Amino acid sequence: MPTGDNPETETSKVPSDFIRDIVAQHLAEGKYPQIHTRFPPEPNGYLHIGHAKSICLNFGIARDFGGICNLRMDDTNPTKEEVEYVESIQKDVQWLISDWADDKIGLKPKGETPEQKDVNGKTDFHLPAKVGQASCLSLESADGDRQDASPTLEPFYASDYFDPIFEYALQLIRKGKAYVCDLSPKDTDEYRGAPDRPGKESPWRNRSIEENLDLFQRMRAGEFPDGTRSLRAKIDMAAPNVWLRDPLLYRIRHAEHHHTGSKWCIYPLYDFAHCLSDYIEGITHSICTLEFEVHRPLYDWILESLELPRPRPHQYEFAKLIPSYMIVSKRKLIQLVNEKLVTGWDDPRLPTISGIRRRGITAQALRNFAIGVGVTKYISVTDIAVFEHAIREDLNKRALRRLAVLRPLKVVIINYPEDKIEELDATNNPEDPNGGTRKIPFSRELYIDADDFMEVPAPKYFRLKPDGEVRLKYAYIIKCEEVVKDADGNVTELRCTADLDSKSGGATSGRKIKGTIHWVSAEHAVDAEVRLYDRLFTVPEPDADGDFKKHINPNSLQVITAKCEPSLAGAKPGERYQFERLAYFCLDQDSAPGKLVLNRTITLKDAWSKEVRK
RNA sequence: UGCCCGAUAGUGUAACGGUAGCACAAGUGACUCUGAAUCACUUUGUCAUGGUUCAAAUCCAUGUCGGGCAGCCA
Repeated sequence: MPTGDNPETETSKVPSDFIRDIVAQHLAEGKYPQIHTRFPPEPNGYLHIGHAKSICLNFGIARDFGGICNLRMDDTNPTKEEVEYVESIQKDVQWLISDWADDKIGLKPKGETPEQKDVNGKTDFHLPAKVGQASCLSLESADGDRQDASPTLEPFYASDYFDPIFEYALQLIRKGKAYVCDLSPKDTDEYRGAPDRPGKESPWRNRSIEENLDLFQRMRAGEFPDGTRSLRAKIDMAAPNVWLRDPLLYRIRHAEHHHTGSKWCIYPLYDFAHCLSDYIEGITHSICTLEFEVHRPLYDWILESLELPRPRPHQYEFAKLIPSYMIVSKRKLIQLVNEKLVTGWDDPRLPTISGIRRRGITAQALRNFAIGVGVTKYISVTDIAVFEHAIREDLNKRALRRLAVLRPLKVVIINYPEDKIEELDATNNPEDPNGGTRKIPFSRELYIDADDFMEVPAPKYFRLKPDGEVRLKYAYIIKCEEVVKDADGNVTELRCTADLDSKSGGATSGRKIKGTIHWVSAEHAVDAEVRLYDRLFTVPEPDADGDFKKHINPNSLQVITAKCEPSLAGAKPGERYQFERLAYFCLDQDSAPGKLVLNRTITLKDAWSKEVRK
């Protein structure tokens, strides 16, 4: 049994923030019987670390307050959205919340759409969530042993509400609060004015209700080409908030939609669709990022104007996560992928959730980070060191220790018999008392890492040096007797003697030796392709000057062949490894039988390199 | 010259009128068969100016600085 598989590395402190304070107060006041949040990504790209914060916030609130968090595709723009993204989003959300807020996810029966009913004499649309399991979202039966607990559930889709939303638009028209406008996109822009200059009313603003109704129906029927007409809210062209200057509610788009097919040729805009989607699902707290703050009056205006019979949702905004040395903008991420600056959406250098997963970072580490950064309205850059700390903290507890040599330097133990092989005991994980041990072979010819020998040692260097002693982890203390070089003066081999009584547990094994290094038996070592990943960008704010591509780290990936202890031949996809004194690694999906491919997740902290820099 | 939002150590975040705390980072030392981990210690902070108050990071006013908003994107 592999141990250290599921250490509890979840941060235990209870998060508190201004949004949770509001939720707690609402609960105390009895304002809502149950808290209901939602996570509403647009399927136009892969989820990234910023979304992880939002997921942790929305699902975390559901978790802390006994609520539900709906997963919803905010898919109102058919020209940008794709099924590939829908699927990746489901997979990433499932992975992130699994074993944490697994049972808080609000889903719906497959194919179900809102039911129309009468509430207090008013037409109403409602689609209540069914509490599912994150595993319901699993698209692959890959794991074999995991059966789809409930294959009949799926995420919510804003596009499932196109009928009710259309109906609500009709209601707005009937109330004289919306009109069909014939202005071109360009004219609409001009009429809107500017933040410091009032707009001008559209000449089509005062059409009769009948005419508006007729025109809107004909828009839906496909009588008009894209961009020729739109449905607009009738609010106030002189409003200081530009989003209240008769914002568009519907545009004509003769386009195939990934979820609704060719049923529609008009599509509601975000502002109209989002508040109504929240209402239809019975959301209580609609949490979004700061840039939507100026949209909140419109969110409220639409729901108020409709005089809806059930309690209305309210919007709250927080500052999104911006980690240093990363790019978190869907537009720019898509650029990196399309221009092949990275290998794909799941490139381990990318801050996408799928990239993070492939890198070997666990969901728990990501969560600890995303929760730990806190929730405020202050826009800030989070030091990547905080993320790296969360990764190391988690991996330190769960990773199996292994010996592997990244840049091999041959060592021959000249006083050790040629044909002798010893099996030495090695601890799997000193952090895990039940981690157990394994055997590693020792023989006359070994590899050590080139970094662990210096012919002319730097001050305070206490690894191997000519005539110096060093301890081989789990094995003997050796002394460097001879340095062998090639014609160019490169060190090719070290000839050493071992203190044969100093084997771990042996008579002289207690001798004070400052340095301990890792090694592998040359004859028994297995080769592995090792991908050494580093930060994708060389500067803390890659896009500060608007030219992030200029700051791509040319050394963000180095591929080498490492010599690994033989037990690594049996490396498993879910396991995490620490190559002692080096870094954390995980098996990459490119591995095949007989071909090991390992990703470096993150290096160990390295006080020596810091010393060298001084 | 418009509206909205924000400002607490280097970074992020608490303190909800009553001792400015935590994490990361940085530094020093201890320990170490991982220069890791762990442990101990240390440095550094309320944007400014007024006001209210016995008492202000917190309330008020003014200012300064930073951010967002003028897609038929979300």
